[in-house]
Amino acid sequence: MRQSELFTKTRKSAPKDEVAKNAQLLIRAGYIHKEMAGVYSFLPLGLRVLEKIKRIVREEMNAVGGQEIIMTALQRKELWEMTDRWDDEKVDVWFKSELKSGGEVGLGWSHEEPVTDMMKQFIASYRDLPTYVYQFQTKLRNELRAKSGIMRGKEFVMNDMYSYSVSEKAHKEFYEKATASYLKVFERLGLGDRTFLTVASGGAFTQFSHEFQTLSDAGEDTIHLHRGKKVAINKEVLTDDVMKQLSVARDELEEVRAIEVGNIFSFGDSKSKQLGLFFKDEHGKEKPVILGSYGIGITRLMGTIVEVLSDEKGIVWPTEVAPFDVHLVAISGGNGDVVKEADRMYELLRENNIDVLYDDRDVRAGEKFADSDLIGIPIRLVVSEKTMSEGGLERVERGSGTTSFVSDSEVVQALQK
RNA sequence: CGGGGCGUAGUAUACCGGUAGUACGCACGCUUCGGGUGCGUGUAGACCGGGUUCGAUUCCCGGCGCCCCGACCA
Repeated sequence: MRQSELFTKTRKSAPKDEVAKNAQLLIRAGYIHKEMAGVYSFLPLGLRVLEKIKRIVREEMNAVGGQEIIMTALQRKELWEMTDRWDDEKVDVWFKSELKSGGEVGLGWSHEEPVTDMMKQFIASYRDLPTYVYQFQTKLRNELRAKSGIMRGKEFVMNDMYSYSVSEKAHKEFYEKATASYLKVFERLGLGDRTFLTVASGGAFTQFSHEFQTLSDAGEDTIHLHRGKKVAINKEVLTDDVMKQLSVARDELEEVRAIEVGNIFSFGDSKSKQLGLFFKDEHGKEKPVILGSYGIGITRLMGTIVEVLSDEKGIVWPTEVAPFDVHLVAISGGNGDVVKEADRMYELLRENNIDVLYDDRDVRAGEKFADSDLIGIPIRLVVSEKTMSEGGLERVERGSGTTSFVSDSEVVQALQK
């Protein structure tokens, strides 16, 4: 799209009420707008990034057999009473409201209960299993203290998947597959080398759950890490027994801060029993379905990428999540030939299905470059009198700063999907 | 929920118990044109309520909002 038509604008200074790097940069570059503490709107650039992240997650969820749905944000009180999680004493992040017709509803902070209840309509036999469903949902959580920009809000987008399996053994197998697919997601998001499967508290259901922790000082969690063995343990479960089980010694572990970007959890049969989700096995015997849940914080990931990969000039998006493939920048100084050439390049890129943000604005070069660095699209193509006289384009990689001269056909070839 | 801090143009900030200043932005003109060009003109502001005072944006109280530390985060 033409940048002159993009309604958002960049800013030189960050708002004074944002301290977190992710929020400062995302607001300055025009990706998000703060609505209130812990609540952000996503603007055209931000929405593009969110959709890119969702696309990656969707592809990987589909690859392990997930089927996409969207549950409702409004939830029935009764379901949560059945699992004893309606009480504010038990779950302190509830937003609740009243129906005009009488009665209370909850605004979904999680969806295990409604999804599992819904599945009673569709799962009755071992032939109906396994079933894996997932969704991208806006979760509403009445956090007492929102913080860290888009990393911990009252309203955020999450991908959650639920697995329904016939036995613990079948569940374990899928759990492993889901783990692998999650690691692939983080790999594709450019966070692979700093994201670790981490052993964490299993709560009331199992001994452990697993988290995916991305190393960053901006994180809220402390984990103990053995880089060589790729073993990570959340501080909250670091005991001699746990270290023994994972065959690591305390003095081999490094204490680091990390952002929890995902988690996976086994519920066993407890929730199915509470909500009444049973199936008949091949002998006609009734058994509870084994449930697992898997979550990835989509908006939190966007913040994490900014925290981890940005530099002093601005954001540096990994290729797969960048809002555009290329940032075409025309440095015309009023020269009509340059504008014409840049326009031609814009059309050429679009014809070849390349997502391009075209800075056609009538502003000076310095401002364009500064904005381009801030916005952080992986490749910048510059058209100017200088490049025209040399018969090509200047290509700059945002991450490395590597500059080269290329022809239009080389550009198209390299970027074509 | 405990503790601390802060609310001044669209943004970032300054000063002040006596008619609120600067920069950026925005509008117009000139200038300039590969790293936020220079100049001029203009535009626009004290969170809300109460109190003290001759007079409150400034001091006090309350509310609301925002930020930070901690707690919490199946």
